[in-house]
Amino acid sequence: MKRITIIDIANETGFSKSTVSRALGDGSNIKKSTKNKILRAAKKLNYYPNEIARSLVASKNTNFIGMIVSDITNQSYVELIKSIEGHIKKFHFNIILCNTDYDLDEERRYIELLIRNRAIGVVIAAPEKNDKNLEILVRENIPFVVWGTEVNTADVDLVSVDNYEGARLAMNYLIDNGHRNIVHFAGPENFTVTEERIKAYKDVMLENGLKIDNKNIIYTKNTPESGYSMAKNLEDLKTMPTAIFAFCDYVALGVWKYLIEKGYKVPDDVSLIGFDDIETSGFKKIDLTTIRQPFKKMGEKAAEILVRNIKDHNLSKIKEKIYIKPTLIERSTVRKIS
Amino acid sequence: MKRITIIDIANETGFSKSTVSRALGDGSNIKKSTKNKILRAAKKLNYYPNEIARSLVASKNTNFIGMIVSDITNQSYVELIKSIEGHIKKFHFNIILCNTDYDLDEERRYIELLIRNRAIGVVIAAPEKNDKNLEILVRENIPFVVWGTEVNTADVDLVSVDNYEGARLAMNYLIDNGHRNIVHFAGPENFTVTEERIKAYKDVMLENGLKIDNKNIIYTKNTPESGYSMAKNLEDLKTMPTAIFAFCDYVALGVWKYLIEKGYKVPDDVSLIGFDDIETSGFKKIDLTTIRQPFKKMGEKAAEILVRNIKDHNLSKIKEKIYIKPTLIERSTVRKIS
DNA sequence: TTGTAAGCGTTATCAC
DNA sequence: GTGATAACGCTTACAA
Repeated sequence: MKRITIIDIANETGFSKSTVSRALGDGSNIKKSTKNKILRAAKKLNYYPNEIARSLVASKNTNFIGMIVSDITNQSYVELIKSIEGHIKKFHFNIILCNTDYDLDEERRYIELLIRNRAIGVVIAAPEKNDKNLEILVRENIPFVVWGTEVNTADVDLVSVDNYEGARLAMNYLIDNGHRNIVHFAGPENFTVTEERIKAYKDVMLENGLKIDNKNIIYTKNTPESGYSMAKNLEDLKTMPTAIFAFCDYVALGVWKYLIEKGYKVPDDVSLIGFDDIETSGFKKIDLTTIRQPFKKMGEKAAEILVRNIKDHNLSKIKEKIYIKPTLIERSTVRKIS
Repeated sequence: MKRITIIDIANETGFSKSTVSRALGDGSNIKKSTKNKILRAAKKLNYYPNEIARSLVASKNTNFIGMIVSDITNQSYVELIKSIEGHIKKFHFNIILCNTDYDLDEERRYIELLIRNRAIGVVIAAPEKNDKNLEILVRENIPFVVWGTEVNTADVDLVSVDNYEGARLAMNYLIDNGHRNIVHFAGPENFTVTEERIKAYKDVMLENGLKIDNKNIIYTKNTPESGYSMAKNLEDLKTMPTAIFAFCDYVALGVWKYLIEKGYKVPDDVSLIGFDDIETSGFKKIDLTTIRQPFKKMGEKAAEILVRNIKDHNLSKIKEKIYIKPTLIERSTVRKIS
């Protein structure tokens, strides 16, 4: 499909394309009436400036900011993204979403993609300690900021919570509440943030004259599923801990599920403290009976139709309506009235 | 900063830029050895093709797909995005994230932005029933797919769960479990999905000889906060319902919080059923004691540094390290051992 | 198999 | 104030 260009506006108004460009741009050195005529014509023709072409001039970059996150289903990242999106919007920057699922190859591919598309900057949320991909950003001189955890591979701008202090807060709180037998469900290995929180765990233990048993440090992959499955290791311990310090709320969710299923009461049998305060942490426990929407399937379907429309160049004029069957998931929020 | 172009590779290898282009592209009509030489040079020079320039040739579009969502903190959308991202990746498409916060002006701005950046397609998740912005997409002939709810303003490709059927499932389940006094916390007005679920609520009520009181249909803004605050209306009812059918899990979360705070037991006093089955619904939700990370503040800070680096063109060579103070949020998962 | 040249939609630099 | 013209980095006929 042919789009309206400044040449169309030039033809329509009788001015040259340079004049049109000036009128549409900053508007310096141009007669007021000329500018108005051109703007009117642009509106009439439904003109949308081609930002791609604009970016090409003088080797400018685009207005895209790459937002690289390890796991977009982790609510922490979502809250971060939302905040960043709200802020950069003011500068007419936009976000290209790059979800890596903790896969370094995927991360590299995304970084290369961002470079190829001349992204103007990158935010990378929680890279691994020895992430070599950052060297690409440095070499190519792309402005970027790291969030969440320090790295070894480059000198970077970093925004993070004070992980060591936070973990100390958690541990001291447990100690202050009388706990002595404490297990730490740690984050993934190869992350500075994981190490910092482990260090705080160890330091606080030692400061209180408690012994450190490495079995009491259980690594996770930073998902509820991983927290849940790694919680099985609790059974191998000589005694059940009275308290657990989880790497983050997301992991805590999985650990919690395991404990409940095994009949432990929280906090009566085992105490639990998290990290992050994702929005839903504040809600009281709920094991919600609900109607399931198969989001994955629907996402695939939507993507499939879109891709086909793009490839077919809108050949199929009959619009599709796909209604996926919902299912009922029976949990514990509905009482049976006999 | 000057980037490597095909001309640099041409100079390096002695071939013309068209030959370089051919070698880098599909590779038709080119001597094997030539191609290899060029590819080696490209690698040596750290060449990244300029996709922006590529897109400009022959008025092609970019590989960007606009993903417009009403509320990125709603986990349903996140799961949808993730699924779509995983799928379109195979076609070398990427996502430009557009979060509208249910603001139609914002949505229009995003759609215009996508057109200006020559996005190749758009997925729009849950538009309003009378969303005029869709007409822009139709007029400009941008391939797009609607997710979640039917619209009046255009004939569209639609992927959605069967909302009426799903709501019927929920209502019939409540009825089958003996409930007669049922309140519906509905979605936002002006959405077909809201209407469809309300219709199911009414139909099932009537089919079972139950009266419909419009006070028993309480509209929300589709957030936990809104569910929580609208739940106050329960107090105005003559009797407390024995069951609540919530528009979705996200809303149910807020309603639940209200009930618990007011001393109602779920499901003993009031039953609750949601819609969606977002991933965390299956977990016993916690009232987790945790360490708070101020994500909003950190996002702003990260964005601020990045924007400054972009504007300053990397003038500030001293890297910043910002560590935000965490705070402890005391809830109910830690037992005090006396 | 390779090179030349035109063109994609802009902006920027000159003249006039 | 305005209009040619070059340039941005690439692809693609068309020639050679």
